[in-house]
Amino acid sequence: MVERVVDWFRAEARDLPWRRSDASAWAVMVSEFMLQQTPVNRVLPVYEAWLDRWPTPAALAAEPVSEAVRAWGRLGYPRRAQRLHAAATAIEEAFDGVVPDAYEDLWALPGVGEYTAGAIASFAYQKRHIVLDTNVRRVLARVVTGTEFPAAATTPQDRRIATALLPDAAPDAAQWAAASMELGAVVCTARSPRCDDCPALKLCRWVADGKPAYDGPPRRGQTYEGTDRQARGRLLAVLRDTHGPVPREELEAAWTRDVTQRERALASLMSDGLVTEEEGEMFALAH
DNA sequence: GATGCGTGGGG
DNA sequence: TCCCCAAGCAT
Repeated sequence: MVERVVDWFRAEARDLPWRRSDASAWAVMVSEFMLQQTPVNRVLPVYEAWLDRWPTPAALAAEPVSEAVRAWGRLGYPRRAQRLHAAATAIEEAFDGVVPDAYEDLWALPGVGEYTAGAIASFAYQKRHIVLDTNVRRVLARVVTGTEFPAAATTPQDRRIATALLPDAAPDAAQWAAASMELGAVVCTARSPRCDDCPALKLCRWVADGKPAYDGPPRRGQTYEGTDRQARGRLLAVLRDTHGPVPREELEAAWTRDVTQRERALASLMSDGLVTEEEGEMFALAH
């Protein structure tokens, strides 16, 4: 399976900027943060602008976190921008400005978890790690386990399967990580997989079993309209698009349907360190 | 382990 | 239209 998928990848891989040979480890790291829950096509323009402005961790660390949150724009989950800034600061202080290559060092950085640590070590440094994102877990669920969808979160079984498949040579392992993710992203997709184009079609257990319908626990839907999350987004958008502090009334105008909810959202944004209150009932992105 | 956390595109 | 979901992390 590994060889077939890697061969397919060599022929069909999308030309993405963070995959080019001149992409720095920092560039890979920036892409990984942005791609956490945001699609590639929306990441691309922000990624380019970000690296143009902050080509190194030191460059980002030298500016206030508010600038990072502003530059993040509408990618969503702005705490990722905050964590990327914090990670850049940690890299500057603890690693002399060089993105670490050790998995444990990476995992210890703000905003870097199991997946992202493996991804950076693998893609930036060609090291040998299992890299389990939603794409890879779906590919393994179908091809190996024979189920349409993986579990909600990474399981010990996922890790066992991925470890068993991992090529011995580090460069091969890194290539396989990229290839298996790509397969899940463009062929073995969640909604309507393009099995006719799949290099693993002949060894896919899910296909061999007749593509049985998913019968696991209901997958968590994300409600959004009218949630605190949406309220937070509206409030933060006002601060992002304004340079300098904003009077409370202007912020309040961004969410009028539920005052209690608005106040809760504002309090949580301040609690998260994304927003600060300044003198005279004025609010701004936290520095 | 379940929940909260943004936003917008595509089927 | 509405619903699903997109390279997760922290708590």
